[in-house]
Amino acid sequence: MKPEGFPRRLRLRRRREFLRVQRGGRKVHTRFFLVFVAPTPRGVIEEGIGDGNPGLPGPRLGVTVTRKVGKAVKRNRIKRLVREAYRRERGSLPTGLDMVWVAKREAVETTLTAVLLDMRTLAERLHRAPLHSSKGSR
RNA sequence: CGAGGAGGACAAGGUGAUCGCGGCGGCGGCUCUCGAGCGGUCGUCGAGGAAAGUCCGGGCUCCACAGGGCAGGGUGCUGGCGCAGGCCAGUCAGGGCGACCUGAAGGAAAGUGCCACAGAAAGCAAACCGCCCGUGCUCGCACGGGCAAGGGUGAAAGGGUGCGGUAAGAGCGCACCGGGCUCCUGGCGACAGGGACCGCACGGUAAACCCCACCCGGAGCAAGGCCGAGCAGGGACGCACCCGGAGGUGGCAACACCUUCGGGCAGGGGUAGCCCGCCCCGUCCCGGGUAGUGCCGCACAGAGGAAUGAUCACCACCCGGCGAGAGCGAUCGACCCGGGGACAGAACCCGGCUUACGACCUCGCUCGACCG
RNA sequence: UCGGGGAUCGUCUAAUGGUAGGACAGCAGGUUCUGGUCCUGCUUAUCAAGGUUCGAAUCCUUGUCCCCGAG
Repeated sequence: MKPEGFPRRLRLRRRREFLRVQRGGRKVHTRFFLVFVAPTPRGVIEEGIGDGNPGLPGPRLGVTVTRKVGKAVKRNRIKRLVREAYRRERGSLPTGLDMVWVAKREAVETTLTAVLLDMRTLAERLHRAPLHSSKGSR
């Protein structure tokens, strides 16, 4: 797999998955985003990326930008920036997690470097205080 | 030179590098529930003039429907075109010094309603302060009559201005302007121009009800159709054996067979060493329909938490500063420094409208300033 | 994406086309030793821009924002 790619298996793609992470996950605030983190369900990890080997090469990512942040162009831009930052920093993020990045209203003014900074801070915090899979949901 | 007007054409500014995304096709790979899933690589394609708002309309799909009328909704100067509330050309009205722009612009003489406050009076004529004449007297008031010019109220008070006229006045008469009606001319028409007649009768409001003319079924791709595990539901089958009771048939009988009732035994797995006990489990068919982000609808971008992005370099462009230099002058403006890149993201497709917005080109278009 | 509804003081809510009213809140004063209750007074609004009308919160057009339904 490409070292900086973002394949389909690493994306949250259903409303159910988003809701599970947002309801049961830990909340981490950054300057422009509210990030929910929850452990990835076991079955998904066992399936892996579909090459027969279990395990995922990084956390799974979902991005939510609501209408209150802006119109379509601005919202698309924020999502692209988050995905770009994720691609760059995927190697340093802990695996076995699902993340949902919810943009705050101020995120309209964000830049790639700011999102990269948020991503690195988040990675550091997750490594320092890891999430136990047993208390991921409530 | 500045400020405008009209028309046209364009729209991530171009090139390169690196890291990425989505669809389709080719060739390898991995996985398993064998039909897909996931990755790799190569090729190819991948947002707009408004993709936006959803204001009109058409296609498409489902529902309803014999025909006609009423109700309801929409449109509303004229001519032409159109499926369309649109477009083109014109008329009239309004705005602008102007080039030009804007306009839901039918009917108030079919009927109804409303016109607050103020004012005497708000639609049919009337008279508060007044003006004039007459009579009376207590001499500035009362009564009778004439008038509607002046004052006052109001958004609006029954044509306007001027002259004549009169007791005072009044289209009472006249001139001009406005209006009505009729005729002629031009025009397909809205309408325009001209003439005769009428002293003027008919306030406003229809984006109030309404009248007239024309048009209109309802919903929407989350429409609609197809395939469909699992679970729940319904139906059929479930072997084989033993004992006893009742009935029937055959037989001399023992007995055999059939129907029915009661009882027993009956397979596999799990849990304890074993037993008891407890728990779970069959096959086939049926239609409805969920998951499957399934297939069709569905496209020379595309249906999925929804792809066309990020960074860097150079060039071009624009703005500001500086002002070498050019020119008689208004003015133009090299190098250098700093900054900038509009509005905005397809979601069934198409036509029109509206709104947002950048820079460009053309004009024998307009206005202004300055110079010669 | 499609369809529907709405916008009035800080909040909730009225207003046949004719002065934008009420309640709560806020402020000031009074009553009270103080606070509360109570009484009196005051401040504050028609989403924006055009149009129709003598006159618009109301009618019409365009735009902005919010809410609801449909997976």
